[in-house]
Amino acid sequence: MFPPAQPPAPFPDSGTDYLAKLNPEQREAVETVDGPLLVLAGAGTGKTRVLTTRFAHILMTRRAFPNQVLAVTFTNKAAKEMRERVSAILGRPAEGLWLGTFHALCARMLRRHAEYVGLTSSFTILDTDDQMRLLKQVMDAAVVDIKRWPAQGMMAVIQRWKDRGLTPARVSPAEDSDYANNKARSIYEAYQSRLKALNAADFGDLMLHMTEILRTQPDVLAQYHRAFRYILVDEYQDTNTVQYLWLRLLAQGHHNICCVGDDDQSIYSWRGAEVENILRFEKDFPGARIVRLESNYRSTRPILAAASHLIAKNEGRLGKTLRAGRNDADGEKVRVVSLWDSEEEARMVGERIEQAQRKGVPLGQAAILVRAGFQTRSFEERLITLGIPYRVVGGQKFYERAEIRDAMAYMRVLHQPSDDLAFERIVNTPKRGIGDGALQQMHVGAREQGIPLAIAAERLARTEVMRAKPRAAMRELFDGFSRWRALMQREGHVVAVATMLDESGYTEMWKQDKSAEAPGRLENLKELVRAIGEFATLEGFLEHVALVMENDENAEGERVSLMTLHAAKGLEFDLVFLPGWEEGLFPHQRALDEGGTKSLEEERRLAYVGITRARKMAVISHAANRRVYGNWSAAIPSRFLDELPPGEIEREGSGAAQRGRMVNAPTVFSGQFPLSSQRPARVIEAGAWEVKERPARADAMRVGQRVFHQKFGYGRVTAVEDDRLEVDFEKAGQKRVLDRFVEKA
DNA sequence: ATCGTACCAGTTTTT
DNA sequence: CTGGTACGAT
Repeated sequence: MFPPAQPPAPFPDSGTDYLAKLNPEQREAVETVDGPLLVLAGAGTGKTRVLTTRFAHILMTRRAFPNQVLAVTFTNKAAKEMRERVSAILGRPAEGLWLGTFHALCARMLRRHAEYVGLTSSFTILDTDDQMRLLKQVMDAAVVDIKRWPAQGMMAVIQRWKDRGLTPARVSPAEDSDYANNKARSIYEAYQSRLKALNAADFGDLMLHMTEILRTQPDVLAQYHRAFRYILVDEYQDTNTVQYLWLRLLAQGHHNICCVGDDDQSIYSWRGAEVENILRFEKDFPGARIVRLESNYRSTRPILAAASHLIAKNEGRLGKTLRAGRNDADGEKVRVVSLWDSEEEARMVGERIEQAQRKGVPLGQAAILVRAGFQTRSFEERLITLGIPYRVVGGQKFYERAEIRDAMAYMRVLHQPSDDLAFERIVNTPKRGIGDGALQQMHVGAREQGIPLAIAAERLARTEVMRAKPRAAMRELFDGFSRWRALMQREGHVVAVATMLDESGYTEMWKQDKSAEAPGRLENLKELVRAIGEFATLEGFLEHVALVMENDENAEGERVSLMTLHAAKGLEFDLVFLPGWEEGLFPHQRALDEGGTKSLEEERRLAYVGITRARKMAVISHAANRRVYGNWSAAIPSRFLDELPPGEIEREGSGAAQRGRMVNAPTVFSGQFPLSSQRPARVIEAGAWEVKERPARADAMRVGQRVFHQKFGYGRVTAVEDDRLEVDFEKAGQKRVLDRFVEKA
């Protein structure tokens, strides 16, 4: 499995012209091959290019075989991109690499050494859903007041421990936080032993177990020291403590570790990332060199100035200055637009997108980046009325959808009948009349005999103990499974899965379902079956899905992108809209309440990430009134607006927003915001704005009218109430929509 | 076993 | 205003 330690084989082409494309600092980062190196790469400074070129350089100069380099990323997307780019430089497919996400690499290692942590090499990787159900069971058994101490909070505690590399044994009694009356540690312990009994690992375990093995098994560690001569790490600012420990252990061998990252783009502390890891790099790795990449090739000068000025307000950073690296770096000032309410904000953005479109900007080059998911809705509605195609990036992931998880559970049982959690998920899906009673019997049987749930169920189904109705249902299910397993032998896994989903009644369940989502779900299931075909075995597919499974929302066609700021990291667009810069929303109230300066600084980094996504134009906006949970509430402009360099931005205030200032003068605007006009104050009755002007529709909708809706397609009106319609859509089912979003068909 | 109602909470997300 | 969950009624 591991390569011999002989000199690497020669490469057909060992020219170094790939170096010529780099600027001096990038070149330094690539050529400083030996010893620890931290590459501080500002936004848009060619981080990925450096990382991939460095990888190729190591191979081209015959310092190592391809499989002697460990390259780690956070996302599968980044891993895939790196693989492709390394292949491009090498001029041939890069195979046999240790290149992947932290979790995928750990899973691969852990399959070899699973016995050290009480698992077998065929352990299953649980999704969040399974984790929660398991934890709830454990907490039930421990008699925890689940109302006072919700399982979700307990899960967060456990995950934080895992993020920090703490096995139950390593959690000190003092650490046994006051969650669940100091039962937290024992619950954690019980949860871990349940996982072990199920031969399962959750995502955190992949890192935790592997790190624990490297810590305690010197021979295993030595094995990897022999294997990896060079280590490359992407997005180092996002690493958590276990990931750091894991890297440090592996780097003890050759000390050739190169971490690339940007402390100013650290936005994931809430999921365990420790900015300190990157800030501490020189101490952690003695003799480390630091190279700064500061030439930005992405954005215009005003955009860079705005971003730099803002981020300079943060304490505790290593410090970089972005320079415009392009020749054509001059550009328009960053706009800051003040608006009356969130609807006007959506209208403004829509108009400017239309304008840009007329000027020839492709829609794929425009993006709306929001702080929180719910903000996308008003923009979606606006874009629909304008007929502008868009896509929402992120949101619910393909593999998180119920139908995909269900289908996956069927496959897991097919593959491994001992997968109790999967079995429990599907035993009564679709409804088979197996309720708590029957399930309880199975659990008891399984525990008493020490056998998997499915086996216990099968035995029970042959006895009189179980009632006739569930018994018949169970028999049918097990007959099915043995049939499908035989089918898998004969016809392959794709046919077997497709047949299983049909014969089990699962697809039928969704066909019967009249809800709006049902057709889409059936579509997703087809997509899933198609995806299985890309793998040689069901086992291979299951492993892939557990770790990967990107949502294949193939972005065909030019569309405006709508997403959260977090989801936008790493992307770039000509035209970027940054709406909702209001206190409480951005920075978010929760960040202000909970984390103090630290989390405020993280919000500021988020703002920095947002601005630096723009290549040519950034439009920041805030509204004086915003609808929150159905209620209108006043909002004051974000403090971040005051942290932008006045000379590099152009403020635009709409008349409506100025009225807003009058209405809410005492509280809403804190004076520093020069929205005021010289005109005399005009007092408008508070609440007046609630009466939305809306051109009366002469062609009012009637019940029975056939209509067309951009998003939901064709349907028939079933009820009319003012401007609200209830429509029975052919594909999407019953929906309530506003009349202006539909047209007569 | 399943359905309906009453309550509650409600950033950011990858693997 | 939503969606999800918990619990009680049928």
